[in-house]
Amino acid sequence: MNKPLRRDETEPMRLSHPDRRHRLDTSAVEIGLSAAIAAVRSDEPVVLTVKAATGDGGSVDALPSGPFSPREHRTLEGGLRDWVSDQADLTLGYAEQLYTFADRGRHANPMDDSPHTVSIGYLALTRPSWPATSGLNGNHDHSTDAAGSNWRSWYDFFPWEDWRRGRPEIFSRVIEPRLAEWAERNEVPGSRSRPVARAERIRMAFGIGGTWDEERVLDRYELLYEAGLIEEARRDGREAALLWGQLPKLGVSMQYDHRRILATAIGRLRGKIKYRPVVFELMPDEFTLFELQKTVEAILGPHLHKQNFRRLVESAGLVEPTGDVRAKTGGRPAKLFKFRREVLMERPAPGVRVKAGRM
Amino acid sequence: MNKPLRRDETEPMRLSHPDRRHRLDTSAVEIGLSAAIAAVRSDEPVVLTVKAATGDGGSVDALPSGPFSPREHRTLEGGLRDWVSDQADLTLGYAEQLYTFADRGRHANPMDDSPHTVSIGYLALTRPSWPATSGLNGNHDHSTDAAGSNWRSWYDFFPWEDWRRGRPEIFSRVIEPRLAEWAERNEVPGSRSRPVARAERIRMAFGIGGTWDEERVLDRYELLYEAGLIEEARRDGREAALLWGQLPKLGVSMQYDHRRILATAIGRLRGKIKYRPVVFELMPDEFTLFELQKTVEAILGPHLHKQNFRRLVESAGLVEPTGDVRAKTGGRPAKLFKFRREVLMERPAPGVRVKAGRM
DNA sequence: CTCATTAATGCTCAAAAAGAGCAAAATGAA
DNA sequence: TTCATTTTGCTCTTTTTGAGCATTAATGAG
Repeated sequence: MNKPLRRDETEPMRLSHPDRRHRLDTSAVEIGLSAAIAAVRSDEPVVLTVKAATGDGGSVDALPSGPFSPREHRTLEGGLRDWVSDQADLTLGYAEQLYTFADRGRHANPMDDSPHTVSIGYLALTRPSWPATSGLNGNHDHSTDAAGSNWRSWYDFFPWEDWRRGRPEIFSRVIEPRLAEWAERNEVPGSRSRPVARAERIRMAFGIGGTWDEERVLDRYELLYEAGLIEEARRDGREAALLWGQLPKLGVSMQYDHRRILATAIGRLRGKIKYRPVVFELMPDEFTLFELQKTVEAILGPHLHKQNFRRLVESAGLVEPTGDVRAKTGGRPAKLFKFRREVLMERPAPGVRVKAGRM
Repeated sequence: MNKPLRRDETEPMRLSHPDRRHRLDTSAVEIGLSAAIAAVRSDEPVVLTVKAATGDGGSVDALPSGPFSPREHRTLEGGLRDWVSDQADLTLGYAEQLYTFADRGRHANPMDDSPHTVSIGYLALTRPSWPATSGLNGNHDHSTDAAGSNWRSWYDFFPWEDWRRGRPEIFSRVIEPRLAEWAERNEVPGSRSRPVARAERIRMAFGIGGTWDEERVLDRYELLYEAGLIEEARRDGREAALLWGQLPKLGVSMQYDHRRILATAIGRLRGKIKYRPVVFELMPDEFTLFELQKTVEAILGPHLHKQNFRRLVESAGLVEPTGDVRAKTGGRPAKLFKFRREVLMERPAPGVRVKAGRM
C-alpha cells in the first residue's frame, strides 16, 4: 500500500504541463487500428482478412489495419474506416470499438527496437452484398475479391468455437489433455500472485462440468495462448507447450495480436446480438424469419426452437412483413420481412433474446 | 466508394516495416490513462477525484490519471494502477477498461502543439472501507483524504442523471428548452451527413415520450456537449449555446475529457450490474439484503420491490447467510449475508436481474 | 391430377419467472 | 404493554418461456 504523497509530488496535472516533450521518448507510442469485419454468408460466419508478409517471405492472414495518424484522422473510427476502404473494397457500415491492447511482446516483435504499439480493435458488421458467391461450398473454400481480401470462416481461426455439429472432437483429442497438463504445472516458482488457479480458470472458460458459455471466446483464446498451445504464443517468444511441433495446430494463426482481436469481436457479437438488434446489420433488406434464425444460429450456435423464435421476433416488433413471399423454399413459401427501424427509437431496443444461459 | 487498390499500394503490412521511424512524428501519440473509481457511501454513489491545476491558477476536478509509459508499464492496467496508487491512497481492486477516446480537441488544448493524446478510460470499483466518514451528510459535503483526493457524488457532475427524487427539475427548466432550440438549428449549412436528426437523437437519449434508459449516460452527455450546454464544450472551443453565461451550469465540469469518461463509467456500471455480480465489489464483507438493495438503487435509481429483490438475490444463489444479524435497524434485526464467491464459477454468473426496460 | 414430401405458420399447454401485496415476526421506544 | 417500524415468509396473478402438435401451401413424382 502506498503512502500518501504530497500534492506537489503527485503531479496529477502532469499531462497539462506545456513542456513535456522531453518525455516523448518514454511515453510516445504508435497506435494500430484493426477491424474484425464480420458477415454471414450461406449460414457461415465469416471475417474479412488480408494477406500480410512475414519476415521470411511468407504471408499470414491479418485483419484490415493501419496506424492511427492524428494529423490525418480526426477520430479513431475515421482512421479505421480509411484503412479499411484502402485495403478492402468495402465501406464500413456499423462499427464499434472493442478493446485496446498493449501487452508488450504481443504486437511488435520483442527484439525490435521500434516504438511500442498499442492496438485498438474494432468490430464491424456488414451485409453479404456480394455476388452471392455461390455459397462457400461446404468447408474451407474462401474467395478473394478485387482488393486481395478474403472472407474466411471464423472457425478456421477458432475451430473449438464451432459447436454446430456438436462438441468439436478437438477438445478430447488436444485441448483437454494439454490444458490439464498445463494446469498440473501450476506451481511456477517465483510467479506473481495467481488470483485464480489454472484449473479453475479452465473450468470457467471451457465450462467443464458446467455449461459452455459461447461468449467467453477471448477467455478461451487467452488461456490457450498462455498454455502455449497457440502458435502466436510461440512466435511471441513464450514458453512453448510440451511437445510443440508434435501438436496439431489449433486453428489458423494471424498477424500480431489480430487473432486476439477477432476473439474479442466474436465474443462481443455473441453477447450483443442477444440484447441489441444488431443481427439486422448482417441481413439483406428482405429476409424470411428462418433466414434470420439461421443467421443468429451461425453466430451463437444452432439451438433455437423455430416457432418460438418466430414468436419472439414478431412480438418484439423487430420486423414487419413486406407483403412479398419467397418461393422455392422447398415447402410452403415464406413471408418476407424487413427490419422495423422504428424499434431503434423504442426504449429497450431489444435483440434476439435468446435465453442467456442455456440455448 | 473507393476503387480497389493494387496490393503494393495498400501496404497492409505497413506496421511491420522495420524502418518506420520516420513516420513517428505523424503517428506517435501519448496515451493517457484515467480511472473512474466508484464506490457507494451512505447510499450515495461517489467517485474519486483529485484536484488539478488549470492554466490560470485555479483548479479543476480530475480523475486519477497519468500517461502510459511502455518502458515502465508492462500493461495498460498496470500503468493505471500505478497512477492511482500514486495519486490516491488506494489500491485498486476490480478494474475494467471502458473505452479509448481520441477526438481532437477534447483532451489537449487545440492551440497547443503538444503531441496528440489518446485517452483510455477505466472503471474501477471499491468498497467503502473508510472510517465510516460519518456519512456525507445530506448533499454536497465531500471529504478529502490524506492524499488530497475526494469522494464526490456522481450526481454533482451529472445532476440530470439523479432520478432518486423523481424527474430532476433541471429538465424542464434548462435541458429541454435548450435542446429543443438546438434541434431547431438543425440545418447546419455544409454539414456532413446526419444519419439521425437531432430531434430524434434527443428523443432516444432522453426518452422523451418513451422511457428513460438509465444506461445511456454517455449519449446524453455527448448530446449536451454537442449542443454547447456543457462547460467543456466551450472550453474546447466549440460553438457555444445561445446565451452562454446566462445559462445555469449543467453539473460540475472536469479536466480534459474526464467527465466523458465518467459518463461512460456510470453507463457501463448501470448496465453491468444487471447481468454480472459486480455489486458485491461495492459491498463490505457482510451486509443485509436491504443494504444490498440500497446500493443497487443508488446506482440504478430506486425502483425495487423489497420482497421480490430478496427473492431474486437469494434464489439466484448470490448470497449466503453468515448466521449473524444486524440489530438497530429500526425494526426487526436483519440477517447478515455474504457474497457466495462460488457463483463466479457457475455459468451465467448473474447480476441483479432488474427487469431491463422498466424499473 | 393426386399424393407424398417439405417447410412455413398457427395454436395450445405446462412450467418458470416476474410483479404486487398481505401478514406474521422481531425489535426499540413510548 | 402497546405502538411503530422493519425484516421476512407466503400467496396470487400475470407474463414469459419451452415444447410440441396440427394445419397450410408449395414442389415434384407417378
